[in-house]
Amino acid sequence: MNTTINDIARLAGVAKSTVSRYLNGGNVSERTKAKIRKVIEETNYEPNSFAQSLKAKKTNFIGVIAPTLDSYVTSTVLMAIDEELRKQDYTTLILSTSKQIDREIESLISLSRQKVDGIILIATGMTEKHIETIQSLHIPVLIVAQEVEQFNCIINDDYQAGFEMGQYVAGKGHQSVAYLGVTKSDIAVGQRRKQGILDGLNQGGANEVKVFQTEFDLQDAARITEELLEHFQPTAIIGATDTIAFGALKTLSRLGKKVPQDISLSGFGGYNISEVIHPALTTIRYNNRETGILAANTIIKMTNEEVVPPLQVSGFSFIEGESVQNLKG
Amino acid sequence: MNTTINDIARLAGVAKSTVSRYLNGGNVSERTKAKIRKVIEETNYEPNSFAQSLKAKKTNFIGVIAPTLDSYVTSTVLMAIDEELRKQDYTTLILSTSKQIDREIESLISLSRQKVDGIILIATGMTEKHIETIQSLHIPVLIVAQEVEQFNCIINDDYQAGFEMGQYVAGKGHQSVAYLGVTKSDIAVGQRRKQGILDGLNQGGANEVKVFQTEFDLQDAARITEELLEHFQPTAIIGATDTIAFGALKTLSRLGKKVPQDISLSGFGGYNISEVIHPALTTIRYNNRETGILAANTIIKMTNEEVVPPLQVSGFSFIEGESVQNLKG
DNA sequence: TATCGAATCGGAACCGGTTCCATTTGTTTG
DNA sequence: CAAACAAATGGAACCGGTTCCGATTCGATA
Repeated sequence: MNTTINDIARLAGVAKSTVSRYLNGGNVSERTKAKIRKVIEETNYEPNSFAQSLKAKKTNFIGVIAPTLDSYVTSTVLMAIDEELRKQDYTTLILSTSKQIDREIESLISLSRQKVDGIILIATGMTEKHIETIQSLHIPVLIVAQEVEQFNCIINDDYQAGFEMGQYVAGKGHQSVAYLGVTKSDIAVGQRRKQGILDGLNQGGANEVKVFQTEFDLQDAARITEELLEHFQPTAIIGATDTIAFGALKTLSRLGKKVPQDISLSGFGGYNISEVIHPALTTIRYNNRETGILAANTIIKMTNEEVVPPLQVSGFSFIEGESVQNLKG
Repeated sequence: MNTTINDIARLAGVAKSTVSRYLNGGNVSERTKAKIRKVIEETNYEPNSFAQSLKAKKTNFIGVIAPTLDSYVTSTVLMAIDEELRKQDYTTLILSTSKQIDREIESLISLSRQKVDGIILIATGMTEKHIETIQSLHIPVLIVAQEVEQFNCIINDDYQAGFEMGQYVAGKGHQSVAYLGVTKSDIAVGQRRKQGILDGLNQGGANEVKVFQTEFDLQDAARITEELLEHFQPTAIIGATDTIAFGALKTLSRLGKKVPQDISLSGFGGYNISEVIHPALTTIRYNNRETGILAANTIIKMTNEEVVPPLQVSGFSFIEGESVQNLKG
C-alpha cells in the first residue's frame, strides 16, 4: 500500500524520529540526510497529512460556506479567497448551501468536525440560531457580506453605494422610481442598500418612490416587474442586483419598452456581461477580489489570535452605462 | 480545550472503546448508552474526523480540480457534484487552478497528500505530464470534459452538438461562416466541437468557412472578431462558447452591426443570461447538472472499486434564439 | 442451582506522524 | 589526552480515534 514514515526509516536504516526531523528541518547529519533523501525519492513517499494534523492540532484547512457557487459575486470572492489562502499554505474547503439557510448551520458543524482552523461564512442572513451555533464552536468565524455585532465582519459599503446610486438616478431628473429590493432578513442588501437608495433618491429630489420585493433570481424579478407595471408607471427601475435588473429588462423588452428611452434601469454588481448587454447597464461594481483577499488574510490572523478590526469595509465603484436617461435639459 | 473520546469515557465511567462502540452502533447496554449520551450532550462532543480517518484509511473526501470557479459551466457542475456527494456523506474539496495548467499537476499531488478517496478533474487539456502524474497517484481519478484513453472520462457529446449547430446555421442559408474556436490542446472544444461544426456546416452546404482562434475570455474574443472582420465578411459567426459569442457581439454592436439583420451569431453553453440579451442567443445547452451528478456517482463507484464504463456521455439540447437569420425564402 | 452461550465491557494494540528525553557520537579546548 | 560540550540519533510517549481479544456479567435452560 502507501509508504509510511516507518517504511522510510526501515529502508534507510534509521529511526523514524530521524526521518521526521529530516522532513521538518531538524538536526540531521549530511550523511543520513543523503540516505533518507534517496529512499524518499525512490518510494515517492508523501507524508499523511491527517496523521500530521492529529498531533499538530492544526489542519491548515480553512472552511468557506457560500450560499451558492453559480453566482458571479460568490464565485469571484471564492476564487480570490482560495488563491490567497493557498499562497499561505492553507487548503480551502468550500461548502455550498444551495441557499438553504438550515444548511448553513449544518455546514458550520460539519466544518468544525473536520477541525478546520477557521471558517469564512459568506452570509445572506443571520438568525439567532446562527449566532448560537457560531458561539458554541470553538473556532474563529469571519462573516462576509453581513454585519453582526458579535462577530468579525467584512462588508461592502452598501449604504453608501445605494446612496450614490439613488442620488445619481434622482439627479438625472427621475421623480417616480420603482426599487426592486429583497427580503430584509438580508441586512446588507435588504436593509442597508435599500436605505441608501431611498435616502439618495430622497436627497436628489425623487418624490414618488415605491419599493417592491423579489427573490434574487432573474425569473422572479421578471414576474414582479410585470406585476408592478400594472399599477405603477415609474420613469426608472432600480434593481437590488444586476440579476434582478436583468429580470426587469426581460419583462421590459417583452412588453416592447425600450431602455432607456421608455424607462431607465440600473443595478448592483458589475458583472462582465453587463457591458455586452445593450444598453450597457449602469451599476455599482463591488471589488469582490479585494473582499476575498481581505477575508483570507483576516481569517488567518484570527486563527493566529491576532486582533483584527471587528468591522472591515470593502470598496466599490460607480459604473455609468447607458441605461439611465437624463430627463433634465 | 476540545473534548475527546477519553474525556467522555472518563466522565461516563466507562472505557473509551465502549464510547467508540456507542458511537458506531456496537453492542452497548441501554444503561451505559444513557450515561454516555448524557455526557456527550453536556459536553458538545464531536469526534475528530482526522483521528477517525487515520485508522479507517478512508477520509470520505473527494477532491475536485476545476480550471476556474467563475464560469457558468464549471460552477454549475461543481454545485451538482457537491450536492450529490454530500447526499452520500462525502465532503467535497474544491481546488481551483486559475486556468494555470501546471497548477493542475500541483493540485493532483496536493490532493493525494490530503488522502482524498478520489479525484474529479474538470480538465481543459491533457498533457503527457498529467497522465504520468495521475498514474503515479494511487487514487481513482475521473476526468470530466476531456476524453483520455487511459482513464475514466465523462464528456459532453461535443461532436454531435457541433454538428447540429453547423447543420442548423448552414440550413438557414449561410454560406460563408466564421468560426471562433479555441486551442486544439483542448480536445473537447478545440477539436471535437470544431470538427462537428465544420462537418455540419459542410454537410449543410456552407462553402466558405474560416476558422479563427481565440482565448476563452470575452475581451480576447472581441479583439479577434475585430481583426477577422477586416479581411472576411461572413454572414454568420459561430462562437465556441457563449462567452466568445458575447465577445463577438460586443465588437459587432460597437461597429454598429445589428444581429441578426446584418450578421448572424451563435454560441455554446446556454447561460441564463443568454435569454435576456437581445436578441436571444441561439446556442447549445449542455446538461451541466446531470454531468455533475453523474461525476459524483461515478467517482464513488470508483473508490469502491466497482467497474464503471470508461467513457460516459452527457446530453445537450439545442436552444433556438433569434440571433441566426434565415437567409432562405 | 450449576452450566452455557450471548451480550457487554475493558485493556491493549494500532493508524502515521511529532516531540521529548536520554544516550551516543563527534568536535573542540585546556 | 582527557574533559566539556554540541551535534546526531534512537526509543518511547503521545495525538484521538477504532478494533481485536479476552474477561466478566447476564439470562435462559436443564
